[in-house]
Amino acid sequence: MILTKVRTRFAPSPTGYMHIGNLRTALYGYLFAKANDGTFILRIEDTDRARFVPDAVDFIKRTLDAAHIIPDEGPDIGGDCGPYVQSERQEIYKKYAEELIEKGFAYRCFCDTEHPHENGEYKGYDRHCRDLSEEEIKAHLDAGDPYVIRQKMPLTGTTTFHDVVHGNITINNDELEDQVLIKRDGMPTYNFANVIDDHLMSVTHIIRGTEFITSTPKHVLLYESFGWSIPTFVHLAPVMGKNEDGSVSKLSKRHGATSFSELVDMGYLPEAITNYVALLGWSPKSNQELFTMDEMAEVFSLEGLSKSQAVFDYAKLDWVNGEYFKKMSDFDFSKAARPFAGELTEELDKKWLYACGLLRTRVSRFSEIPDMIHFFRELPEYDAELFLNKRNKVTKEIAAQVLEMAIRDLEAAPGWTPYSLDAIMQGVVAGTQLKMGAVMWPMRIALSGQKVTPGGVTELLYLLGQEEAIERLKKGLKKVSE
RNA sequence: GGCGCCAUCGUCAAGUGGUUAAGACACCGCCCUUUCACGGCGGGUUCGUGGGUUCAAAUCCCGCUGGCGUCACCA
Repeated sequence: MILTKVRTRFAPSPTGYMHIGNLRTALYGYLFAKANDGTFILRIEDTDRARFVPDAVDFIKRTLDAAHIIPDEGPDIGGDCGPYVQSERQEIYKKYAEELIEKGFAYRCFCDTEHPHENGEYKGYDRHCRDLSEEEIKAHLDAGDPYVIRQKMPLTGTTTFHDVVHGNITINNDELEDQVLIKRDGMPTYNFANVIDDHLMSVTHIIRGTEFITSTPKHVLLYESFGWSIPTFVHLAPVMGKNEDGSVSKLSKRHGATSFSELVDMGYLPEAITNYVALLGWSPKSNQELFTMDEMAEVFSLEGLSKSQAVFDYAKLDWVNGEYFKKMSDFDFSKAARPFAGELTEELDKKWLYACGLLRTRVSRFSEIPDMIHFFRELPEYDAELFLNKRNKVTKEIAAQVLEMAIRDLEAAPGWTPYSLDAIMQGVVAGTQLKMGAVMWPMRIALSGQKVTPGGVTELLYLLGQEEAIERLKKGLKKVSE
């Protein structure tokens, strides 16, 4: 048995951002390689000079890095199959295209850039130059006429290839156009360059989106023309977005974020994003859903890939992210959360680590934090009716009683720690003879102006600080006494 | 439009001829509770449709419908 080492590649074009679908493609390529002790290659497909975006390559690398998808070979990393940027491989493609011409599988086309149109409809290239005579070709060449190189497609028959997720796929050859291999500017087209590179880089498994299924027969024909072995194809179903009306369509801006970095900006953890994205279109054999990258690399297999499109679901991402928060230390959380928190009160800034202990389990993404802690900075306007609580049997009279006693005890507080504050509050409960809930409810309202807060009353007192806390309680007492 | 791919709860999905059709998220209800959260328990006409094949179909075949993709000197 011949053991060939698995080699996969991620081959993005440098457009300046990383679509979530692309990220997933990269992730699967990486995971599959790692799961098989293989090699993961990053290759930049920048053969379209018109679409050149400065710094895009750098951006791709930073994104992969942030997502912990680390290539073994690629630009700046090196490897035996470089260069890994297609624009630097121009001569290679040229050479192979010439080889194809010699073998009779390709030809020079001197036709105008403008497509021949019939009634305004483009009917495809008319193969005008497919059978030019030697003399005609020589004449054009001597005249220095620019040309492209086209693939000479079989006119009849069918081409079949095997896809790991879809099985055999067959297409009629007469569907195939004599596609351009080398453009007028000397650059190869995607359809040519990827075949040359995948072969030269010994890629064993081509993992890419379904949008390439229909062009795969052209690639297969190319492999056959060269006499090269055909790699294994793995075409991934797309990631969709949900529209307002319930329909789905390709994930785009109107669905929210479309790229990895936008998700990060929204306050999701890179690890959580990759974890969630991995589950969109792949399922492990077990019921496990939370995975570290290493765990995924261990269990990833192609059989788990699904054939049908998956809809990106923020609710589930929120859950995954929340689970990651729960596993984080308060310290790590506090550091990562700080940039999202906005301006803090002096007290809150000093006690940020403590506050994060409360926030960490109550938030599913960092960007929820500002709203959640806004009341620390500014007591919201609230209605005295808020003090009323049926379940805890809180009336305005009870609220006033509680607040009064709490203010008195808190003003006399010798210290201001969660521990001492808890003792004081227990004292208030005992002193008023009320149930815990009846005491805490009006306290929370007065301290925060809201029914829902991160943490309990003791925590709020502590985070507000003595001066501010007492001021708010007095304000509440006044309000409830009117 | 031609060609190709796809079709299991709202969403992600398991499932490969015989299952009470898993599990997760979300949702609803209840319990617990110092609100929220956490936790616990419980709930839901789910196999697009019409035909076959078979003793038996979510699973196999065909048509239909719907979604997606592709038909560039883009990738």
